[in-house]
Amino acid sequence: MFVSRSRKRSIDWATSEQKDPFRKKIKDEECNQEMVKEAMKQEEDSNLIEFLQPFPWQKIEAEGLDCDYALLFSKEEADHLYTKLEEEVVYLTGDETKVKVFGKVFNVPRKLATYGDTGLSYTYSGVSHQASQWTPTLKYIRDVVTKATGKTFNFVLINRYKNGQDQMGEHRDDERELDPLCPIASLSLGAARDFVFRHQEARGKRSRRQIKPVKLELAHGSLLLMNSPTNTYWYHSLPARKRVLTPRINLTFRHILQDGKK
DNA sequence: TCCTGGACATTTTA
DNA sequence: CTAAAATGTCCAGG
Repeated sequence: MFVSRSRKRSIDWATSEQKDPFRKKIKDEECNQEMVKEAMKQEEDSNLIEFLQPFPWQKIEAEGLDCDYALLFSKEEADHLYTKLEEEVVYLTGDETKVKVFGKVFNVPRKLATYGDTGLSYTYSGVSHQASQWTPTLKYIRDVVTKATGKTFNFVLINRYKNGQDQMGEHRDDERELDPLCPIASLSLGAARDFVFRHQEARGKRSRRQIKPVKLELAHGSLLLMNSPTNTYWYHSLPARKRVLTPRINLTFRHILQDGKK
């Protein structure tokens, strides 16, 4: 079990914009892009220093795999964010929730939503999703993730697993529109779930190599950073866990390249 | 033993 | 060549 305490952070966040200087700074972004770029850079630097010492990251490494894991939110904060997201997030319905695998169309065994900057869309397994506008809570979480990582994100894919029967099959996030140098930041809220990485060359009966899977548990309020080149060599999945009876909401923050279309 | 769930490999095209 | 799905087989543990 991973023991750590997340940093103390004011919990009266969403209600009062003035109390959070970072949110104020984000508002300025809409006025002056140049100034904001500077401000963000300085923000990143100061936050890097601020978080370097007290923030307890756990490094997860294997051949071609590079991840960082930390408890980003305390139990109380995570509970609150979970509740807010249950109120705010609108999940896709109908054809938007279908996926094409081995030529057949299926409904995904979970609920999906996509939020991000205006005009962004994300495509995988034959289905494209337009990003909805950031909600206040998603914006807040995005900014905390930025503070903690020093990276910026313009998109978030939300997966909601209603219980341990909902799952995600093995795959890589190897879409062209993803910025390969920006890590994918995966925030977990709700039920803890196992998460499994398997090396591409260790899959299948005739696999050439025997590389052990990397398994971890994603806790309530935790953040997992999947750094380059993890997604080049490793598949990941969220396997079914029948004994899990409560929901998990997963937010994967990404950086999507506008013009990097296929 | 029986039952369940987990770890895989397989599938061959809305 | 790949595949964000479901399904079947095998096996360990209770």
